[in-house]
Amino acid sequence: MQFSSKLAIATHILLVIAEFSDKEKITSEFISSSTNVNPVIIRNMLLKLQDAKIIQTKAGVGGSELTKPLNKITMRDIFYAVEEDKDLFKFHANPNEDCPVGRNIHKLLDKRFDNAKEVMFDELSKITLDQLKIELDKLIKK
Amino acid sequence: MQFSSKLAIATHILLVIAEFSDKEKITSEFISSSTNVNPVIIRNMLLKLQDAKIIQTKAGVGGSELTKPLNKITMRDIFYAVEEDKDLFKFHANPNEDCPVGRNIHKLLDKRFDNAKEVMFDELSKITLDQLKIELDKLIKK
DNA sequence: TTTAGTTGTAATGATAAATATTACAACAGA
DNA sequence: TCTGTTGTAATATTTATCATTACAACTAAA
Repeated sequence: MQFSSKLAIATHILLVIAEFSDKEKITSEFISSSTNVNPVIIRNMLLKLQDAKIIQTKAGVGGSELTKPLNKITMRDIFYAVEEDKDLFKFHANPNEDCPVGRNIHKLLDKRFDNAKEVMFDELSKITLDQLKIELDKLIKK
Repeated sequence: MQFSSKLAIATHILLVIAEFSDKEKITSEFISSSTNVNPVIIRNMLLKLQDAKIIQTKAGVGGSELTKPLNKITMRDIFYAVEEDKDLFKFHANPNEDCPVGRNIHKLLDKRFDNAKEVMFDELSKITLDQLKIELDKLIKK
């Protein structure tokens, strides 16, 4: 009853790239050791982040870099890069069409669920990688 | 990567009670046939709705009724009655504490995830059973 | 006080989703 | 050509969700 860890992992990945890609080659192995997530999972996420044009990865030689300025990447972008755009809440599969409630439950709830989802993603869209990196750098310096 | 169907089912249950409890005895079997969800699952949800003082159920003889006026029951209340209060987004389990990013990823994201969750539940708190029943009755009359 | 129908509850099973693992071909540069 | 890496498939493991079976406890009515 909650979202997967993909958003947290993808954000972690991008912060590692933002923080270290000028000094080191950021391989899936490197990211795997920072996140403790299997390197194949990381590679699949790197592919999705590439599809979303958030990073580019050098095949063969290896290493990933950001393709956009940090303030142009929001957590909403990251979410949609790595997760599918499903509805926020699931429904029971076969409500009884012969019952007035069963027949109308989707009509009643669909738009309201969508709305709840929308305000949540609006919040996520206000968070940029930029803000996260500034806060991270403060935490590191202490 | 989404919420379970518990909220939709629980809302369905309460609407069935609101709509029919004056005319018929609302048993778990009755609700099961309207939702097409297993009666034991329904009974467990009825228990949680009882704990939350949203309904009362007659043991032995059977039948459930609402204990509050419809405009005092929000979808936020229903959610918390039947779902656990987990975080909205999961995290990867063991980020590397020796990496500056791994060490700080929770500090960076926890409050932001909580905030996104909060605005979503604020939206759910604006939806009352009352509103749903009025809309449902309109749909039924057509 | 027995009967019938229902709830409360445990235990187990089935299904689906998330994550991990193994394996290897394709690639790029040294 | 060698080395390290990515891209990708296939499979396995783990976890969560939902369904099912079973039955004791309860309540009212016969």
